[in-house]
Amino acid sequence: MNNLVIAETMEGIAQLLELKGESPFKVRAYQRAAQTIENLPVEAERLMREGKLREVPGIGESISQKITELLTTGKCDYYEQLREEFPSGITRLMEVPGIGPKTANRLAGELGITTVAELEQAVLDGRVAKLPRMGEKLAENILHHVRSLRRKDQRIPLGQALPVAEAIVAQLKDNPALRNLTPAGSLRRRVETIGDIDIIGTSDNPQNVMDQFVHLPQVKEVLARGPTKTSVLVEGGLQVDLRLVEHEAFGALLQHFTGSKQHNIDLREFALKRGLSLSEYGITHLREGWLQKFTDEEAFYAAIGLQYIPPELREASSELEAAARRAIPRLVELQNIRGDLHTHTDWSDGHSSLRDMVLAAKERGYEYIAISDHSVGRGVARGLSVERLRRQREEIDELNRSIENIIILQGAEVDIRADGTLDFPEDVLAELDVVTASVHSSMGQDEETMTNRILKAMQSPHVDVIGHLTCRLLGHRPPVAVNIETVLRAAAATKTALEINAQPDRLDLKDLHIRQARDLGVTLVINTDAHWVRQLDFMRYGVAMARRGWCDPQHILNTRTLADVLAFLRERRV
DNA sequence: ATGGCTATCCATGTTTACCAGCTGGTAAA
Repeated sequence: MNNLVIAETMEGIAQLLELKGESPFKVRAYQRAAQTIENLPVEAERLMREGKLREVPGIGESISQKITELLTTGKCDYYEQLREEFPSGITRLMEVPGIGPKTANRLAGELGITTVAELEQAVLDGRVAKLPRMGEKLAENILHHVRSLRRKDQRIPLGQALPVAEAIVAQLKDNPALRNLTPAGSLRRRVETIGDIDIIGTSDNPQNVMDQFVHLPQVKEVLARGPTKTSVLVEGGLQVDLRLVEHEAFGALLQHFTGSKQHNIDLREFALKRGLSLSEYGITHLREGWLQKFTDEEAFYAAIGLQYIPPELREASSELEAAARRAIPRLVELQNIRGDLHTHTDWSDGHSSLRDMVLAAKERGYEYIAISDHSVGRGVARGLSVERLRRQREEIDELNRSIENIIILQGAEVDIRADGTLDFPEDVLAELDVVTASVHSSMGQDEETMTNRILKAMQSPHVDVIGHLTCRLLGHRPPVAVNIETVLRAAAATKTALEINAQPDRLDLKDLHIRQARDLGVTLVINTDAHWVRQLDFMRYGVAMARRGWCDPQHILNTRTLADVLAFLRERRV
């Protein structure tokens, strides 16, 4: 059982305890445990075998027992019993923004509502607004959120799917019967959310590989089994398809199953005009009537007379035309990244120490890292007072003296308050090396108010970057209403950088907006917003989005040297 | 529930926004 499943169970327990009205500290203990496990650098299963579970901070006697039970029996009695105490589905109500445990309990108890559909009906009937201490405004709010949740993407975030696919590939790769093996489909194109995972490969003995595949420990159910295609469900309900073909056809097959569908349609049309018919088996030269096979994709595109198109660009958005002109950009790569300009520490709501974050950044080969803890108004995140901010500067100065080969910048993630003012005074912001300003509250504002709010923040000479512009959380919260183009134009004019937030549930800006920003000459910066040492590795997802937005290294601020980054920041502050 | 400690005990995250009803509860992440 992987850590994510354990974390979800702990989170489930926390929710039910909250509903039950248990001590908030007990609830927090389970929430903390859930977060810790999700961010553990090793499998909890291994820690259990080595008897080291209890050494993890936040995991004590009771929780370690429950984890052990989960790992050995696949179930947790305590959780099951808690679930029986409440109508099933009540925790789904709590997933609607604005509904917490108190409201969920009242809706269930006083109106008998246990599903989101029933909730919507009750709002429409006016039954919700009639409850004491509820009203029209709250009911309307609930309806709004219910409807946007229904529209929500049921797909899995890239950041969850990619590790699953990579783990499977890693486990199968040693099989001597295999020659190639790689994820294809939307995963290979690095689409922000994934439907199911397609892995394709070539083998001289497919039966043997399929046999190993269906017996992988994370496989929960075999849906279909054949020599060329096998489908399974893995932990977390994700479907994984494995296709195997003969080696000579790999290039065409990989191209075909990478998509996108529209890219392939366009490509086939393009090729037909040149007397070529494309298929997953290869390219048929229509005049001579022979099938050309390909062991790799580069040759496939070359045979059509096109420059190679990286998977991230295969979205039918002018890539064919660019490839024909040999004008595909040299896309930014992870190796181009020289630093991270948005990270948190345990000074605010991060979980790793400042020192550990710096050392981890150094391990990743970075030249610089900016520590950007929350500003004072972000109470839930233990935002820094001006006084604590200055004490943090002392620690940073000290670490800059004692740690070599990396420069630590002091930043802050300063709240853009509801009226567009900033949560630190300008003279305090002036002391910082880099300031990221973000919206964290009043996300329901109308488009004009929200746009003006952000424009106002950009007017400050000390705001260098706007963080996670739309505040979306994939599958949980829709983007705020904001006029993207207006913001992009203002960013270009004020030389404010826009963040590509690499947290897998944010990926904000999204690909289309990144490309728009790039075309308008906006400087972009890829940040992890890491709250744990390990989340520094989210950088790859941000890089993937930048690639999907057609960015080459020069569009991205943190591919530049420290001197150039500082020059950019100084220019902003004149 | 955890973890530190004068321990069969005690402390544990704080500020803002919103809304229903005019001061306080609820949620945020």
